[in-house]
Amino acid sequence: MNTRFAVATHMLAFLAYGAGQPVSSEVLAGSVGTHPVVVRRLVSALRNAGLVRTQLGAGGGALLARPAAAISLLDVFLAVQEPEPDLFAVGSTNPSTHCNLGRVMQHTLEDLLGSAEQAMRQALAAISLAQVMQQLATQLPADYSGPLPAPQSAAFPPM
Amino acid sequence: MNTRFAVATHMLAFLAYGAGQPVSSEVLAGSVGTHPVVVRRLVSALRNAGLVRTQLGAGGGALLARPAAAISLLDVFLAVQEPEPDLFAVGSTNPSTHCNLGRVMQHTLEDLLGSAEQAMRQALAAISLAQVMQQLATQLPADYSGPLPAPQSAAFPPM
DNA sequence: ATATTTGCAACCAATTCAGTTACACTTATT
DNA sequence: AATAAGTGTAACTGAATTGGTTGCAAATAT
Repeated sequence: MNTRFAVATHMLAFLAYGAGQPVSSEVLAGSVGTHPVVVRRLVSALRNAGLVRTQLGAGGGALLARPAAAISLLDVFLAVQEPEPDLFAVGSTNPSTHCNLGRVMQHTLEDLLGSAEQAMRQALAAISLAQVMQQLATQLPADYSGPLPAPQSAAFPPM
Repeated sequence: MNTRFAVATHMLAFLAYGAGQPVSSEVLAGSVGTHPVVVRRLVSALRNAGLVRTQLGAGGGALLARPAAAISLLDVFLAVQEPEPDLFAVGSTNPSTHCNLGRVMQHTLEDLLGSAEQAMRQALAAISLAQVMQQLATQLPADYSGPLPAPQSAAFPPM
């Protein structure tokens, strides 16, 4: 998979700290290390999926649309996965399926690989953004404003 | 993921019928619907992984290196996955990791996503090539040389 | 009003990937 | 020994994807 998933998760984790304060795409881009427009593209996808809200105009930005505990990594994965949510590109193998075997094989592989993909999805579904935050807390150096689930006012120390 | 995995699996399934008879890259390419060189590239990867053997010279080709029951889809996946066996590209997100958060976030995501990837691998590991063949048999139209696990002599009806 | 900020379209450069050509090397067949 | 049938591999090509960038219209707080 591409970087979108990781970047989007990073962004959401950042938002989870803001807790109510809109965060601008510029600040987000600063934390994630990319261009603000890239952030807005991602935010757009996350908004379509109902994971974040955005506020227009001055002082605007993005906020979580629901509590971090109610956002799973599968939600993020699906939100950010552009065209086809299919992990294994079986379909493009044999477009014309000129021989019988080709067509049937495609179908069979879809079935079989579907189960593998399903396993991965379930694993992703089992991880919430809140858990990511918690895990983050254990990894963060001590000088990061306390035990971690920091007061929701202060945005992340940017750099 | 790309088409390599699906194509490689298709090829292996084909070889499983040949049962001892070397199959040329041209025939394989005909069944899979691609160019012989593409097939040889894939065969090369599968050979490096110890899944197939090849015979040079006239009458040469590829054969399974072990019984179909001893080849899992995870084997195929790993064999064909070129540079990094990592499903989620976490590393390329924030190369310089200019802020503390970036670095730690990367590490955390690697941990968390690693578990999801692991789940998918286990699911793939649980499916053998023999099972693929069996599943194929149930899907194949009746006019396909009998109940299916066909006599190992006759190659697949090409088209 | 003005400054800030999202939303979005359009474009660019880099990368990846399948397909293709070309050719050296190996081996079965005659 | 000669020939035909194959693999192995490097190199090139064209299409598609992707992240970054510019530009600008619309919204909104101050």
